[in-house]
Amino acid sequence: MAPRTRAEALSRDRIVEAAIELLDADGERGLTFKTLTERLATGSGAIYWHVPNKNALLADATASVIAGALTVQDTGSPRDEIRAIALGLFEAIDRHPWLSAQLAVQLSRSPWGSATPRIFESIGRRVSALGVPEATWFTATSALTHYIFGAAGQNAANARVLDGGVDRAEFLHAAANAWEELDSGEFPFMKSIAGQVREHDDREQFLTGVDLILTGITARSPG
Amino acid sequence: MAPRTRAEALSRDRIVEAAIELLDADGERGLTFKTLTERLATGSGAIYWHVPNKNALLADATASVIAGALTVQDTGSPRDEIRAIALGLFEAIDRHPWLSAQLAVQLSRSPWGSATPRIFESIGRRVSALGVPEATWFTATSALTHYIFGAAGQNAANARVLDGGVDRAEFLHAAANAWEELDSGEFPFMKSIAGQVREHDDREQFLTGVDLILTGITARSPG
DNA sequence: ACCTGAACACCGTTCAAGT
DNA sequence: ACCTGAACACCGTTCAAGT
Repeated sequence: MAPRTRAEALSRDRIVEAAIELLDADGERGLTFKTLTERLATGSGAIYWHVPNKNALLADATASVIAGALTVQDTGSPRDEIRAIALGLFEAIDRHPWLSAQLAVQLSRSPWGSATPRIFESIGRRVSALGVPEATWFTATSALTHYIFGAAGQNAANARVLDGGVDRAEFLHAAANAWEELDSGEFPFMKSIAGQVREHDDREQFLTGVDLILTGITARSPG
Repeated sequence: MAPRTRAEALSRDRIVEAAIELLDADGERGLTFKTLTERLATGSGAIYWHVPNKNALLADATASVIAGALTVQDTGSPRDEIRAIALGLFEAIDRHPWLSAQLAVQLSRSPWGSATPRIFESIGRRVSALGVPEATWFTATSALTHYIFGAAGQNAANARVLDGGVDRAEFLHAAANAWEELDSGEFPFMKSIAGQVREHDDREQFLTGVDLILTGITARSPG
């Protein structure tokens, strides 16, 4: 995390880029005006000349990463494209775990701010191409979008634990064992699925969920 | 927001209760040690005697509200009970909009902390009673859980805008109009669903989504 | 127009001192 | 055992002054 020389002039883009690097390295607490000015070799006032405040910077960082994840090849199969977008977002959140909390916070601040409509648009366009009734488009797109963020967030949270040098198989075993030892009166379900957790593949499991929702969407009027 | 007289002794429960009231009134920025000590007519050190830090306090507040929302009557129909739990969580987030961001933040801090397993257990138990293959339980429960939080969060975010004295019908009209005026090259889908948004009922729309996922879950092996 | 960096208000946490 | 409140370290934001 060595501070860079200030070769080029400061710009909104360079600031956002530096912010993303700091967020990736240390999560949300890694991004402060102190760490940011050190990395950019400048003063806090210089940042404020290009960016109105920290929330706007976080919003920009989020939008920048999401935009990168939403670009998908046209394959002619809306179902495949939805799976590709879902996997792209899943991997973006995997690489930038701070994204999932940020998306939630930003949603609560401005419901239809920059990130949400783009994601809705990208997925919704393919949903509408599935050939299901128009009345179901909004609900279907919501279900897919929320599942993607929720599942990806859960996965990113798990992945963080593994960052601490913990071995993956070891972690899953430990989690499964812990679940199996839960009180059977209070947590019978958690106990029963402990075995499944032990050796599942995150991406495969995630895509199975996407398929489950796609099945629900097309169950009554196949496209 | 008048400070209370300190009639009874301080306790973790009273502190959590006060925290929830402050969060409900002004969101996350409404809860600081200053507002909390004022309301409880005490000093910051007194709080720290009962609670280790602010994060733990937020976790307790979240767990307390979630626990209240998860109690559901046994009806004998797992499908109905899942709908009831979903609606209960939806309404809890509606009443306490800070919940959705909190759940995301806490998930990223400790993946299987107090709130998540209880919700998983409560929904998962009913999913397993649907009569679908055991291999699908975990994915199905994930899909439901994530949809519930995502949709409820979106709704709570919308509701906040309405708190500013804005009329609901007016807001939906404004949103729909804004979407209809989006660039048709960039946002054709958002434009196409603008009409649906204008007069939908939030709860009904939400439950339709739950049904969609339940359909996906049971599509291949009906229970 | 763009940048510096000291100053300000605010916040979570600690701790020596009290009862 | 439980509480007080001053002190500390840190953080986002502002702004007069510089180039």
